[in-house]
Amino acid sequence: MKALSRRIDLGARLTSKHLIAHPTEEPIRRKRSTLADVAKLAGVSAVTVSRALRHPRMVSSALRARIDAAVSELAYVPDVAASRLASARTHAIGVIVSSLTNGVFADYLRALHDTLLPAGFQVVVFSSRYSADEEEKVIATLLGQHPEAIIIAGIDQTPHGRRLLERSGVPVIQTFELTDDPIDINVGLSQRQAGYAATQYLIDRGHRRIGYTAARLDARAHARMEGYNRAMADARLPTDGLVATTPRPSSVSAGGELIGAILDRRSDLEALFCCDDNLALGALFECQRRDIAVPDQISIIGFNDLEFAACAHPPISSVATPRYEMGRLAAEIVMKIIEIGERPADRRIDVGFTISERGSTMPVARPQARRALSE
Amino acid sequence: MKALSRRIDLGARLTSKHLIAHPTEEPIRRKRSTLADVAKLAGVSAVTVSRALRHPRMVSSALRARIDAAVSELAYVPDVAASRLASARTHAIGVIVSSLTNGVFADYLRALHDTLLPAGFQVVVFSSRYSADEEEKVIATLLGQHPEAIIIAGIDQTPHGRRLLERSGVPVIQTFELTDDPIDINVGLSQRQAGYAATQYLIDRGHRRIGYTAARLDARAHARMEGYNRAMADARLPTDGLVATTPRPSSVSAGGELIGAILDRRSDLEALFCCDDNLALGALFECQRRDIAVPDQISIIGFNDLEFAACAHPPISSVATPRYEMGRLAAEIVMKIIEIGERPADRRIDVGFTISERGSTMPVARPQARRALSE
DNA sequence: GGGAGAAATGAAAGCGCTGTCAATTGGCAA
DNA sequence: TTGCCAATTGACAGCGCTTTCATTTCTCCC
Repeated sequence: MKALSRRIDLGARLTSKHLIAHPTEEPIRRKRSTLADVAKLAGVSAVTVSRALRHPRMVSSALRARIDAAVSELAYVPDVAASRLASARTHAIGVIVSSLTNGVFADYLRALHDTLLPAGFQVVVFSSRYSADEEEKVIATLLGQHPEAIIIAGIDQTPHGRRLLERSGVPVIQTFELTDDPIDINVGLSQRQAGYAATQYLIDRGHRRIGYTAARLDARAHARMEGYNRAMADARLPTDGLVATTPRPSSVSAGGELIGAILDRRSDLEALFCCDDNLALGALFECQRRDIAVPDQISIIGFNDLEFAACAHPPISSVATPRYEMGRLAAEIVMKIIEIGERPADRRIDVGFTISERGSTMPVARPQARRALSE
Repeated sequence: MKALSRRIDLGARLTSKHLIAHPTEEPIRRKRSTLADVAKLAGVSAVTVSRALRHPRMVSSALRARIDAAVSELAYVPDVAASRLASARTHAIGVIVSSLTNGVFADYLRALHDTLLPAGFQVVVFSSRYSADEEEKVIATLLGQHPEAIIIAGIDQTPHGRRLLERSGVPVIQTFELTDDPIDINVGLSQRQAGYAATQYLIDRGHRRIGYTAARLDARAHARMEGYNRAMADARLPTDGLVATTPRPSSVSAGGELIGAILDRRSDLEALFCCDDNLALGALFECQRRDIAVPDQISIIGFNDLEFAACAHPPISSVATPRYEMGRLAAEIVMKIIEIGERPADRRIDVGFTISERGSTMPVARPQARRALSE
């Protein structure tokens, strides 16, 4: 029997010797050049250099060329700190997400960049790493940078964090979720409603023993689970032994383990709603390993409709959330407020969701295939 | 025949009416409170407040308590711009990666955060979005923030970008790849060598008709392809029709399309080296769709050993790169230089790589199963 | 109890840049 | 040629904070 995974060392190995240090030889940390340096080199005053850089048309083209040359010669880069202090504008939009590396935030961040960068804003991204405490710290750090607006994922800030945001005096957009009591403006969707819809979707297709798996129980995962519970209760379906969760971060392997845990208790599982697509992919692989046909024996639906869902085999059904749209909308609202002082008519904007129906769930028309009971 | 993917609208829809604007009613953008405000409220001088915040032990505990109360009362957050300007220290480490959302950078960024945050540094992350031009801009933007060191993924900066970095006067660590001519310090691995090793691994297992797929032809993908070409040439194996690439970003679906393109030309394909694991996963799904057994008919090996590789079905062999280690090492080097002025003995550190051998490739011992020729 | 030294606090300067307003130059109509 | 306006350019102050140095207050021991 061959090992599942065998590691073969090939490259050089990492050893502590790499860190043997020797006294620095060249502390030539030459001073960064400043506006004054450029001005001296170009033979003009500092103000003129500043203007040549900020408002080129206020400076004669001859001077501008001389200044550009000096800037290039000295590899001059303006100091944002000084600039911000003097001008009271930062052109920075603060963005806080739960994770920099979760695929869910990819489209959202891309939308923010796509919309804000061309308009001359800088996007300052921080990650709360799914921790309320860390989020609070990150909010403070971000405010220290005087962003002109803040776009934050989620609605579950700590009281202190919320207070900081309220007092910041800049527009705050809460995204991803929907709340009745936004700090300022709220652009999102009802995670609870989406969880309900996904579960109802499975119920509508004739399933009764519907499981739920979730990892990293953040507020959004909880809301989806509430939706699941409510849908099951509304349909008078029991959920005993059908739910498996873990506080660990979501991953494909966790998805396999979670469905495994349910199957070990409930071999009669008919359908599974996974709190996110990674879990769904893991569940699909686990079914393949156990020779359980998807969707004939078990239907699987994921959440977020990440890229891979559509091209898995079978393709995975998923609740699609308009993340790019949400990001674009948040960015546009922010720019409108900053630049023309116009605020949206509603403080609360529901971007909705859809269900992408694919091969991992049975279509409603098809007669129910029941999975043979294996002991 | 049922549609591969059917979308079902469920939530509220996004319409332009959301953006109907009305004049802002409350331009109460109240001034942010400053050190002076806190000082006045606490009945002390501004210097004392600054000290209470930066060096608490220099201030009597009674005063400290009063000041903390005032800080809290006013939701005061220090202005980093002013702080940086006055102190000439930013405690910021600039990090530039090719993509914020590619899983490859996840462990790396996590390592940087894990190592630098506890030491009191702020990690400022920028994405070059796989564009040399954008990287150049981002370098300038970053330098404007006066980071105390820069950690940048890749070695292929533009001449101007390189010049900016060289002139910045701060330590620069280039990561991921290895170069003979680092800007300052280089921590990485030979992508070319890794590509060679992966190909050689397949050759060693008796394969001859070995394909290669790659997406988004950045420098690292090129280096891996060079390794593939060299390994094939060394073994005197032809590569005609066995290579498929696309300039699009890497994705699971692209992985399926690329192996599909090869299979359409070369139905006798025996093994495939994918430039990254997403492509490998897509290739695996495409094989499943075409009823091609992995690894019995085609062996697949990926690159980077992302989380899902180990739990796919079959688990996907992959070239494992020590991304967390690389990030940690880069962060430690940076801190050593900044805090005690110690530089590593070598300017160039090879972190190596390994091959994680799994079920998607045939073990060397096993007799070769040849794929039946289907026209 | 007095004085030395330590601890706690404050005053003033200035980081690098930009906004405001003043000064200079050039062009052109009268 | 003169005067006036527009186009350029410069001087100066100050953004909010920290550093340095000076001053005040407190401790402690002879």
